[in-house]
Amino acid sequence: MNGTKQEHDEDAAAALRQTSLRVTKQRVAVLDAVRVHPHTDTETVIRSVRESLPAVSHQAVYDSLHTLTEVGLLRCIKPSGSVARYERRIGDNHHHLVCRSCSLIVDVDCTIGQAPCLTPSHDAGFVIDQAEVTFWGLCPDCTAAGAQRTGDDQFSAV
Amino acid sequence: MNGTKQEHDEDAAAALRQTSLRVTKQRVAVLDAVRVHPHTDTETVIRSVRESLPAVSHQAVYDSLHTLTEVGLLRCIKPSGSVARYERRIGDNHHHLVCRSCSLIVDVDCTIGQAPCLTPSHDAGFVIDQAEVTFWGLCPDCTAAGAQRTGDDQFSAV
DNA sequence: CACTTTCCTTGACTCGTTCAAGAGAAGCAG
DNA sequence: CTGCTTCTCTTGAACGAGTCAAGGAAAGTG
Repeated sequence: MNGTKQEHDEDAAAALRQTSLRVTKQRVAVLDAVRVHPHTDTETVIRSVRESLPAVSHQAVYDSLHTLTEVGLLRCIKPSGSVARYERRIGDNHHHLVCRSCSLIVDVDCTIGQAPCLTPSHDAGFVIDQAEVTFWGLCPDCTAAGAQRTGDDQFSAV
Repeated sequence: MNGTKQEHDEDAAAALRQTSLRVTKQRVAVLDAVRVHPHTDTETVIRSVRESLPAVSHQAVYDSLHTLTEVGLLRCIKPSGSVARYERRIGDNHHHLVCRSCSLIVDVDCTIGQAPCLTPSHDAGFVIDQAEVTFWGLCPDCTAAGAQRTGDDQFSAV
């Protein structure tokens, strides 16, 4: 998780080659942006990428995020009331804590072993491939600030 | 869960009165629409409501869904890649099976007792009020049709 | 019935995201 | 290194779910 930017860029390039995607500076920068800002939204990725590549179009970032998600280099999460967010920590079935007030997202590992609640009581004939667990609440800062489901969360699930 | 439409309307009216919301025909119709079509989206609610009240504005439906969700008569769920959907089954901490192909949503009860994975391994200081579990997969129909994450799902979490 | 307060209608608008066409670069063969 | 093919990026317009705001209508109250 630590190393020079160049090392990370080489890792990113290698990961791209493994998926037979072309290695472009835009994609490397997107991977880097998500590494630096975990659970970041597209807007922030765009700003972050433009620090090193001022001319990237927003579309390139959208495309990259899509493609990288498709090949499994990124994971996309979209909690209710929040825009799409991306992370590079994939394949370990971890879950998320989401703050109802400020939308802060924090990783949590599974409560019970590797794949916790992956067995619903009945599967209704579904072929299930993933169980996604989201914990809703208030982050420490918002708790301290006395937040009460403020902002864009009045619409989230009970 | 069964009874005449009028009986349901009276139940809806009573529920509204208990929350000190005004009983309007729009709200009653919205509650009825969600009862008849569980896990329905706003679009469908609007169409459904207009069968009995042709002149309702989309805004009235949006407002009603908001308000009813806020007071706890409805629950709003927004799986990734899907628009907002509503249900009347609330307060029992059940979860959802979502089809990656056709977005069909089916209720599932908790695997383990009442509130299953409600304890993350560490809570990062969050005050957690809810654990939401979503099972992703393919519904029987889409499995039979050989669906492979088609449509608007190529963007969903891994 | 009259009055107050809440709710609905109308219509414009925002924002995240997507579409489409053409220019540009990555990778490969020679 | 060079040219070719194919994939990717830029540009700019468009879409759709959802929201905002102002005024008129209806629910509840006495």
